[in-house]
Amino acid sequence: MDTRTALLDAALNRFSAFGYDGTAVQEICDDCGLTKPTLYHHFSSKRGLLDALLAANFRPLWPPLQDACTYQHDLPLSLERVLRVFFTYSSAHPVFYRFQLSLRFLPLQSEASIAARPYIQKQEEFLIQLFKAAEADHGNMRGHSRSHALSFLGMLNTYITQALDGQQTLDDPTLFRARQQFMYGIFS
Amino acid sequence: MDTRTALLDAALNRFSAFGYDGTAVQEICDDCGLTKPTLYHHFSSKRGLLDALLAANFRPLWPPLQDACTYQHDLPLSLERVLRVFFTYSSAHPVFYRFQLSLRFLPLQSEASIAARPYIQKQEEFLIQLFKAAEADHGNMRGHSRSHALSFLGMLNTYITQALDGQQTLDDPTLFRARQQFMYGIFS
DNA sequence: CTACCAGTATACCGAACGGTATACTGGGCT
DNA sequence: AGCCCAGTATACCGTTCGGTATACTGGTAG
Repeated sequence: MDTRTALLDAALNRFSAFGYDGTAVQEICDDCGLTKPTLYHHFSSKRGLLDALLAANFRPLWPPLQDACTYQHDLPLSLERVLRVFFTYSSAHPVFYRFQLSLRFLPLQSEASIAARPYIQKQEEFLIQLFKAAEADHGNMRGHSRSHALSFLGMLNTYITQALDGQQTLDDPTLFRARQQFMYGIFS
Repeated sequence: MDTRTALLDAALNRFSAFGYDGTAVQEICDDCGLTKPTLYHHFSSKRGLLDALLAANFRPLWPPLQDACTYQHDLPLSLERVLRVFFTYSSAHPVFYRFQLSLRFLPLQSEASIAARPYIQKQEEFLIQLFKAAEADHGNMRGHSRSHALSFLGMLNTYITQALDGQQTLDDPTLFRARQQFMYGIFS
């Protein structure tokens, strides 16, 4: 594994376990057997390291998420596909997903929150776009696309959080139960 | 306002805006026009300040929550009462509620997460106790009391988060919609 | 008046922080 | 061989961190 990847990997583990502010760059370097100037050779700053970490780990999420959020006049199908994307992604990258979840609820003015905001908003906007497109076929949803998108994301993350804690499996029955629960809440 | 209260108040605002690790005790003192030895006279340490903050702000939540979680063979009524407790509490203490929400998703080994764990777990245990008691009347829920409690808390916090961001009002229609959505998810 | 004590301030501590100036090293190019 | 340059290390910077030894103050009890 090359140096840059080793640093990103160590940073992810440290940030995930102790938080961004709770981690010293020295500790990340120690984990790799490297020194600080090496880290600062590859990344411009601690913030730059976080930026690179977020960009690298979110990248594989975007294509399948964009695909799943393309509305094809079948909202239940779209929600199933979105759930599958998130279930698959969080299972493949559990450590990063937990870190990303923590960033969602960070104080708004903290450095890590500011760095993560574009990535969090991008997720939300894909979902909002889906619900907005679905308004054409479901008139009663009009004007609530943002609210529905955030509720769906919230419910989805509730399931994933429990799965990350080992109290839930992200299999197909769970997926359909989650979708059904959400659809009931909307159409009733 | 006495010194101790002023420090707790300033700490809440700082912690809520910048996070526990992102806040220096010096800044809290500056906000009050006091100096560090004064803070350390009232609180044994930065961690002790956080402990006192959590104890003081959570205190008014416990009695009504305990009351609402006392099962009386009417689960929908209990859920309504729990929702009302959380809606009322989060509306009355919006800054603290947002801070408390951030603590929920903090890295598990961070100091603030460890300090907050008992209070987070206490909330969960009240809910678990309610769902466990309800199992007697709803056999199909048996063995899922913990999962249902965490899902309910997650959904509830999704609504409150949106309300704290000004995108949702925590009125009675919202409350009944939230309850209905959750009940559908359980009994179907 | 005096003795005391909770509460506050001045001045300071060692440690750790993010970040850097500089020198070294080893593989590829001419 | 001689050169170059990306990548790494040694040693260090100024700043800020959480925390404290000590002294002062103003009100209260004897």
